[in-house]
Amino acid sequence: MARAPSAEATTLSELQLDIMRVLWSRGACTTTEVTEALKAERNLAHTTVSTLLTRLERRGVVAASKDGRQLIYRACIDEAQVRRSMVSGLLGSLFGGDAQALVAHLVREDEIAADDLAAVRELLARRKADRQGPAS
Amino acid sequence: MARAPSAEATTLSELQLDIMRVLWSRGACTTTEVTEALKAERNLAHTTVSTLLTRLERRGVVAASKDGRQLIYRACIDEAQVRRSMVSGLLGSLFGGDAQALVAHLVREDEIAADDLAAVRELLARRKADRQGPAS
DNA sequence: AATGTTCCTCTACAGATGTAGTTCTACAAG
DNA sequence: CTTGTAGAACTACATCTGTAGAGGAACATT
Repeated sequence: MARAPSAEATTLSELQLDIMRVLWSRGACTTTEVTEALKAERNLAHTTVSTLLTRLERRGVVAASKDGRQLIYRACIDEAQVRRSMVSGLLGSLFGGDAQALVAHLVREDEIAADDLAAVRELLARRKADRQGPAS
Repeated sequence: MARAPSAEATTLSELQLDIMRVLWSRGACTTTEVTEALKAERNLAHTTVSTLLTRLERRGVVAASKDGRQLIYRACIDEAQVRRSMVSGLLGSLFGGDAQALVAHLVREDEIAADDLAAVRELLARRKADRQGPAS
């Protein structure tokens, strides 16, 4: 029965993320399905994927259930949660938790144009409005 | 003589960052100085710090030079470089390289207030102006 | 000179990760 | 019933990381 359900700091490696992305987009998969889905990017042995899934299960990141003698895996945490913990981890490590500094970094490093910040503001404002009152 | 000087993807763990921060703020240090500096946060054995520094040297992240029989370590990459690679790593992994999505995430997760984005824009604009023409 | 102190170097070990082979079992096909 | 096959479970191994003890060399102190 694995361990902690989720909540705590969940940091995933690139490969682990690739696997989670398959589960997130397909809902619940067998090892074979995950292996197939990753075939293009990563040509991993079936057993490799199996090992990875088992380890993720031990950590409580995914849950397994038996369907006959096959294991069906499903994600226990969603992408948003992973983003939350990983982004706030980076924020704490590299920017002392100062999100403004991170945004400033993005602009300074040309990851994003200063003008786009306005776009983001509008985007967020609109989405918020939608949620609060999808009036007219 | 270590390996690659820098440039490539440099991802550092929390502990490695703590060590680098000491080097960044003090310039060049002996193992003992680093150990001392970290005493408060992490009470590590002198040998532990030594091992870490040796490994960082092997990776080309820091360089060592002898002063008598003591080793003086100094950083080979600056904090900005580490931020660059680690932020862009996260950006690629979790947001498909879309920095706007990351900023949107920050706002949505209350890491930063939407209004602060304007502040960042101004900040950046001012800094840019300073650099281009510190006129009056 | 003898001894203690300091600091580098080597070795060690547990846990995580990437990667995969081997074994065993149960189901399907002949 | 025999045999192939698929998939789970276990084992294996290299590398990285966190952590540190043991050994050895050089310098200071008596």
